[in-house]
Amino acid sequence: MDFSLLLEHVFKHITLTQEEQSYFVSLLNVRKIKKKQYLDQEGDISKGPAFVTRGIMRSYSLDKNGFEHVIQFAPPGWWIGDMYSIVKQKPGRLYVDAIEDSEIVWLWKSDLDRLYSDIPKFERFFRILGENAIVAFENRLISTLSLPAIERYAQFCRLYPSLTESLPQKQVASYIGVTPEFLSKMLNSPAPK
Amino acid sequence: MDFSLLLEHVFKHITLTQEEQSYFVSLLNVRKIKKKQYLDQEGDISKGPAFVTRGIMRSYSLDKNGFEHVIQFAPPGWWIGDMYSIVKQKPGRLYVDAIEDSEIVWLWKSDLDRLYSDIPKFERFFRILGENAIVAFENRLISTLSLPAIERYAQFCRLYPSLTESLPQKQVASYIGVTPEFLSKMLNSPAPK
DNA sequence: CGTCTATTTGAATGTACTCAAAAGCGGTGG
DNA sequence: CCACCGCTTTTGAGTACATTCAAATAGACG
Repeated sequence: MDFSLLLEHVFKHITLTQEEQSYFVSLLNVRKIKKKQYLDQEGDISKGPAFVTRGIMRSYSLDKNGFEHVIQFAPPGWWIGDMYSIVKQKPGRLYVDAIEDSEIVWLWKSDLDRLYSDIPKFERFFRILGENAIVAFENRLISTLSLPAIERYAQFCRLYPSLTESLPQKQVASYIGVTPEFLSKMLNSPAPK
Repeated sequence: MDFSLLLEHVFKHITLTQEEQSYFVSLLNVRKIKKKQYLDQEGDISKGPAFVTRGIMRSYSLDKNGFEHVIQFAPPGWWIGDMYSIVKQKPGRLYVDAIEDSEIVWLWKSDLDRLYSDIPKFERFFRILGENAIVAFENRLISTLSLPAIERYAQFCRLYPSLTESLPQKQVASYIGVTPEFLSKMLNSPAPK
């Protein structure tokens, strides 16, 4: 098991003794998820938060017409999950699946709670993660409410250049909130690159 | 100064000794804000997070066409601010103003950081607040991406019945992401009450 | 009252969607 | 290695939801 990406990420915000680090690592679980396989489905109670170490994961909701709406993409180094379900330990509204063969490191919610009590520094760590997530959501909401589709697309490309390359357009369309047909037309008609 | 609403709110998530409570209270600042007055404007560096004790506050962004897009309403008992600016201490993108004469309790970002170090329980408190904020943003994003305007309105009414009553329709329209004219038509034409 | 802002209403317009069908692309098995 | 199958992308025509602009009406506040 190679937890170096996650540990590196943790050390950016807090420092741990060797002992604390071992304890933290002992709570980690690893799982490989093949393309198109689910980590969570709607109605599941999420086991806990997941940190992507390989591949690309994604969370999305399904509307009553059967359309997918991407809430988040998670390349390596990012966390993913249905926050509602994780926090409240109730059935969630999101699907979480792998866009490419992926590998995640995850913790049980109960272990996470234990971790908070045993090593309060992790309260800080996840407090900071939460702050960053809120900032990201705030930005996305601003874009969604105030920019036309083509600028939302431009912003997506600026923000996630690597994803823009590696994702099917269909997924990007779902993220920025348009149909795949419309995104295709946008990209091909006005300024044909 | 009456901090009871805020303290009550804090005690829902953590317990404090008398001494800790006094220290916390010593960091608090109070400010009255009259209707239409600003707490923060775009480009300001936010002093720190604000907790509403009276009135209704709101945060919004301004797009290049001069239209407002409400990010959040904050009646008493809610926190408000430009999270990006608070966390990074850089110029923000949001305006924060009072919809009605209001009163807030706020902390300097620097005092908040001190508080985290001096009383780590506050790491937990704000970690939990952050979790809840993320859940709220996740829900709003799902609605924005997957529901038609009329259902976003219905959901708003369900979620904030008290606000639906007390806010000008214009504000609600801005929150759900439609023009005031369109909201008016929606409400008057199909099912006339 | 009078002014300023919010709401309503209408007509014209535009952005994005639906449905349908063709073309492209990638992976898989023979 | 090629052929086929399924999925993604493209393209087009018709449509719908929501906006813009304009003007009239109604409310709120001093």
